Amino acid sequence: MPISRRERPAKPALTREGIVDTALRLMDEGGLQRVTMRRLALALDTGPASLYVYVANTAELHAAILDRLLGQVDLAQAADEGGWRERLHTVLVSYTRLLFAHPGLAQSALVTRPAGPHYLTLVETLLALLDEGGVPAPQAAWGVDILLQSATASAAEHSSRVEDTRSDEEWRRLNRALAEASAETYPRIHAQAADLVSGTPEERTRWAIDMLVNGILATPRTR
Amino acid sequence: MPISRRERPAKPALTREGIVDTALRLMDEGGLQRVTMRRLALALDTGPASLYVYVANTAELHAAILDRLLGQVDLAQAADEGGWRERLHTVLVSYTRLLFAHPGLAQSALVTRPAGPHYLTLVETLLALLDEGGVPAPQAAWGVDILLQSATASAAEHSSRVEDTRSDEEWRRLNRALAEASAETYPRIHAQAADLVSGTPEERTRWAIDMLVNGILATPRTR
DNA sequence: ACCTGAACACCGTTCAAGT
DNA sequence: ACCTGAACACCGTTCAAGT
Repeated sequence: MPISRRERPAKPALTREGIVDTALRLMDEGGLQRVTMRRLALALDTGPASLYVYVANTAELHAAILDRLLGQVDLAQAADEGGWRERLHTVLVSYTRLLFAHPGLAQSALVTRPAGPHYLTLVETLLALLDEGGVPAPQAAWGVDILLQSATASAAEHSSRVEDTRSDEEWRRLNRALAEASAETYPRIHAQAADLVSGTPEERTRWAIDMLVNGILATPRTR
Repeated sequence: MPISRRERPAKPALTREGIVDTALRLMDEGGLQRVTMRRLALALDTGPASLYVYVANTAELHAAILDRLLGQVDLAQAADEGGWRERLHTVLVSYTRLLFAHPGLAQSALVTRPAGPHYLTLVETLLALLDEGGVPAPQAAWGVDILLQSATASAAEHSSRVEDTRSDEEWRRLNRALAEASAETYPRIHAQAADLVSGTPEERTRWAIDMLVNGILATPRTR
């Protein structure tokens, strides 16, 4: 049996793309908290300092991962996907699902928004849908911001509970605090405790999108 | 000159309250990133392990700090503060300002909500105001959630730019990406670039609250 | 220009042992 | 019950030196 010329495959050259690829793989395997500069470097068979040639810092790395991921958002471009409102739902639900599936990334997206091509495409698509719905441009522009922010924040909130047990305990603690709120001090919380925590994430997301669209439609920017 | 019985003041006994107090002081001096378990312990003249008798982990500590801070929210209880809508503005703007002034805390609030008395009071107040505005209880319950989430997310986003220079660069990068978006690939972003980033944080917050209230009013929970 | 070894300056959390 | 020294298992980022 001939011995291959090189026992190990050649170490592939570092590129920004390759770094983001490996980061995505690490994240799929164990969540964003496993994607550290040091571990990423280890997976790429180099030292952490080498990564800084291609990536400015951890925040930028996270933004790059997210932008790559945003390529998977369903932009509802098919002709038979219904009216603008329904297609808006499709896009935003798809975006939300993506972030729900990748715990931790949503949180970093709130602080450092991706500025890559996929993010721009998403914004462009939402602007087009609101325009189709007759929303005046100024309030559409601010509206898109809040639509994305709301979806991102929901995912950040939820995802943390999936990712580690500790946050799940916090969640239970808040629920208990709501359920056990004294009827004298907090009469409305006491009366509406069930409403406050009702619904699946899907139901709440759907209502939130409807509500936001209604609000955007009804609120001109010049008072 | 008589030598005092003890040269140094007696080391005060550790309590949860005292720990949160000191944490708040550290945060005022240098932002949340300066409030680490180790530094906090140092400020309290003890070792980090001692804190774990009173605080389960860092997330819980942050939530406790925020709940303490929420005691300062203007609940618009004065008789002459106008109608429900205006008072809702007062409460939410006050909440937003608080988080803007304490960079970093907003971010942690999105993941671990405080479950203390001040947070419950805030929720109770918002429920009362929406009730006064004739909003049906089920959609008020979900609405309060989004009102707080939106204010918190805005603060998280903004505050990071204040806190460190790096995020400010990210912000500029996104703005440039929007401003320079190609008219062919992103026609609407190109046309609406100015709108997308226009307005002061105050103006955007005000519009967002109006928009959310309009949406909540217009969106029943049973479709 | 690209890459890296080594260092700097830190983290959160646990746990056995003390009082 | 409360407290702690010491350890465990990590971090991000920088920089001088190499190729």
